[in-house]
Amino acid sequence: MGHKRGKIVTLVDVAAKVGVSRMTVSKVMRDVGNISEETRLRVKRAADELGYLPNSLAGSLSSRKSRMVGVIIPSMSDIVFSEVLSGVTAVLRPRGFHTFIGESHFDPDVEAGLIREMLSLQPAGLLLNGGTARSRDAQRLLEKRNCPAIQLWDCDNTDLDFSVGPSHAEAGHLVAMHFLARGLRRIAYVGAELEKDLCARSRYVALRLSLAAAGVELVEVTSETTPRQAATGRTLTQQLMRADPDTQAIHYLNDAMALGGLSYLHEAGIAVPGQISVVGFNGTSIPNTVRTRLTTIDMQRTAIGEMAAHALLTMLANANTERSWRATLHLVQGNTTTAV
Amino acid sequence: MGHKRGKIVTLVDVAAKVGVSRMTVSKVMRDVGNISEETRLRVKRAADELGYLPNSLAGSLSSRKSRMVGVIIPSMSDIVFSEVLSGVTAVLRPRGFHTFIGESHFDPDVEAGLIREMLSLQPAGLLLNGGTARSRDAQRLLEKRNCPAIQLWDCDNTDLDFSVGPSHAEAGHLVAMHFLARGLRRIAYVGAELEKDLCARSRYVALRLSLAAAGVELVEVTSETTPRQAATGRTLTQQLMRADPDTQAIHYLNDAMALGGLSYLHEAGIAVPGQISVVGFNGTSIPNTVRTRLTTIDMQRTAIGEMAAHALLTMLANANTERSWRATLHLVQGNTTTAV
DNA sequence: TGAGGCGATGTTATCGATAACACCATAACG
DNA sequence: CGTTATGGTGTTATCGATAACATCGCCTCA
Repeated sequence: MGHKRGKIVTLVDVAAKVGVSRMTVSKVMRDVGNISEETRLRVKRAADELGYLPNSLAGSLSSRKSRMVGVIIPSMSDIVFSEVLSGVTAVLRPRGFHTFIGESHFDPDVEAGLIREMLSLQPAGLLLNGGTARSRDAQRLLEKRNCPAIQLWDCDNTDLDFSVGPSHAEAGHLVAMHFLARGLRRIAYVGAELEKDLCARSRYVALRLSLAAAGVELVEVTSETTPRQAATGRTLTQQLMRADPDTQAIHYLNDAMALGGLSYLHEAGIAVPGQISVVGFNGTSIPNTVRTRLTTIDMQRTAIGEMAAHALLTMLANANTERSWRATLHLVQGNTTTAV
Repeated sequence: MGHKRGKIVTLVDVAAKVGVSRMTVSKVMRDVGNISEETRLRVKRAADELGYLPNSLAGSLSSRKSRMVGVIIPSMSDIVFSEVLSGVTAVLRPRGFHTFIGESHFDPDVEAGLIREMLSLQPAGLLLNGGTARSRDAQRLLEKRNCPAIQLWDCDNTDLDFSVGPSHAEAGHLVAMHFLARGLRRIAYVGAELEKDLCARSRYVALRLSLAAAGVELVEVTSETTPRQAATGRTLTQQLMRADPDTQAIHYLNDAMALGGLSYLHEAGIAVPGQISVVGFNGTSIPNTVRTRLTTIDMQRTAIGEMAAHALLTMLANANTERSWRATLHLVQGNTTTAV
C-alpha cells in the first residue's frame, strides 16, 4: 500500500519526549491555558520532529465539540447547488470547520438517512437544502439533535433554527408581475421533476395563483421523467409551441431549461423578446457568458451559502439568535437578441 | 435555538433499559457476534424507543476505523470537479462512507493544510485531485498517513497508492495528432491559469512537444489573471485572431473556454470547422445541449470518480492491491456548424 | 463421563484526547 | 511574616464506544 501501518504518534509520545505531562502538550497544541514560552517552544518542536498530528476524533469525543458541519443538497452535479456549497465552505474552512456533504437527490428517505448518519458524526451544525420534502423520520431525528440546523435555499420553510434563501413563492409572484406588467396573457410554464422539488413547485404554484388573480390561466408543460436540463427545455418548448403557437411568455424552471428553450425558439424563427418573452431562474453565468442575455432571477447562490455559514457561526458563538435571512430577489433583465 | 441541549442517549441507557451489558447493545447495533433473536429484538426496540443514535466518533476512536473519506478538489464551482465528486459519493455513500470535501483552489499550501486537517480526522482514505502541485509539507504529511490515498484525475502522477484518471500528456498528444492528421500547421493553444493547474499545463506541454516533433510551432495565448471560463476564451480568441488571422486550429484548455471562442469566431464570420478547427477538453454537456457540437476529449468525469471510490474500497478490503487505472481518452468529434 | 465445541453474554482494558480541578512555587501585599 | 494572587504544570475522571478475551450453561461424542 505504501502507507505506514506503524505506530501512531500521540500526545503521550510528545509529552514523554519533552518530559512534561500530556495535558501540557494538549494545551500547547490548542493554544489555551498558561504555558511558559519555553516549554511551549520545546513542545512545538518535539511535536514537529515526531510528526505529531492531533486526533480530532478523540478531541471531539472528549470535549463534546466537533468542527464538522453536515450539508445536504439535492445534487452536486447541478452547478446551482455546488455554488451554494462553495459559499458555505469558503466561510467555514478558514475558521477551522469541515463540511461533509450528502446528496439527497430530492428523495425524502435518502435525506432522512443522511441526517441520521450526519448526526451520528456529532456535527457542530447541519445545513439542509430546501426542495426536498422533510419526512417524518427526518423530523424526529432533527428533534433529537443537539446542534443548530439551518434551512438553506428556502426562507419560506421555518422549521429549523434559521432559514437562508429566497422566498420561492415571492419569486413566482415576481415573474407573474413581470409578465402582467407587459400586458402578456398567454403564459406558459416549462419545468421538470416538479413532484420532487418543492422549491420549484412553490414558484410554479405562486406563478399560477398570481396569474389567476389577474384572470390569466397558466399553461403548464412539464415532465417528471426527464432531467431539468437544456435538452428537456428544448423538447418541452417545441411541444408547447406546437400545441399553442400563440404563447406570449414562458417561465422556465431554471436557466438551463430556458437556454434549451431559447435554442428551439431561435431555430423556429421566433423572436425573443420580440414575439415571446422568456424568464429563467437562477442567474447562472452559463447563458450570459456567450451571446445570449437571458432574463432571469438572480439567486446569488454563493452569497446564500456564505450567509448560511455565517448564521451557523453566530449561533455557535452565542446560542440565542433566532431569525432568518431572506435573500432579495433580483429580476435581471436581458434581451435575447441573438441565437444560442 | 430549538434544539435540545439535554441528556444524550448512549449505549448505557439502552443497555440499562433492556437489562443487558452495553457490549451486547453494541453488537446488536453493528450486527456482529452471536446475539439471540430475542435480545436482538428487545435491544432494537429499546434503542428505537429511546431514540438512541450511535456516536460514530466514539466508535471510530475505539475501533481505530472510520468511515470518512476526505476528498480534495481544486474547486467546487467548476462543474468538472463536482461531477467527479458526485461519482465518488455515489459509490461511497451506499456503502456507509461519508465524504468530506476540501477546495484547494490550485494552491499547494491550502492543499497541504487540507491534508493535515483531513488526516487529523482519521479518515478511511484520501482522494486527492490532480492539478495542484504537491508541496513538501503535503508530502511529509502523506508519508505519515495510515490510510490509503488515491490520486484522482491524473494517472501520470503515481506518488500515491493508486491513480485514477487520464494521462494528460497523452491527451495533449492526441490533440496534436488530430490536428497534424488534418494537415493543419498554424496551431494555437488558448488557456488560463496554467501556472496553477499542472494537469492543464501537462496537456499544453505535450501538445507543444508533439507538434514540435513534427516541425510545427505552437502559438500560445494564455492569461494568468482571468478565470478559465467562456468570457476569457472569447477575449483570448479575439486577441489571437487579430494577431494571427491565418490560424488554422485552436486547442482550448476546456470546453467552457472553447465555447467562448466559438462565440467569437462565429461572430467574426469564421467558419468552424471549415476555416478553423477547434478542440476543447472535458466533454461537458453544456456546449452540446444546445446547438453547438464541439470537438472535445470526453473525460468521463463521473466514471473517474466512481472508479476512484471503487479502488479505495478494494484497498480497504484487501490491503495488497497496488495499481492504477488509466482512463481511456475519447476524442469526440463534433462539427460546429451553427452559432453559439 | 469428561473433554471439547459452541452459542450467548459479560469483563476489562483501551482508544487519544480534554475538562475540571488540584497543586506548588514565587511574587505581591498589607 | 502570614495571606492571597497567579502563573505554570500535573492528576483524575470522563467521553462513548469496541477488541479481545473470559465466562457459563448446555449439548455432543468418543
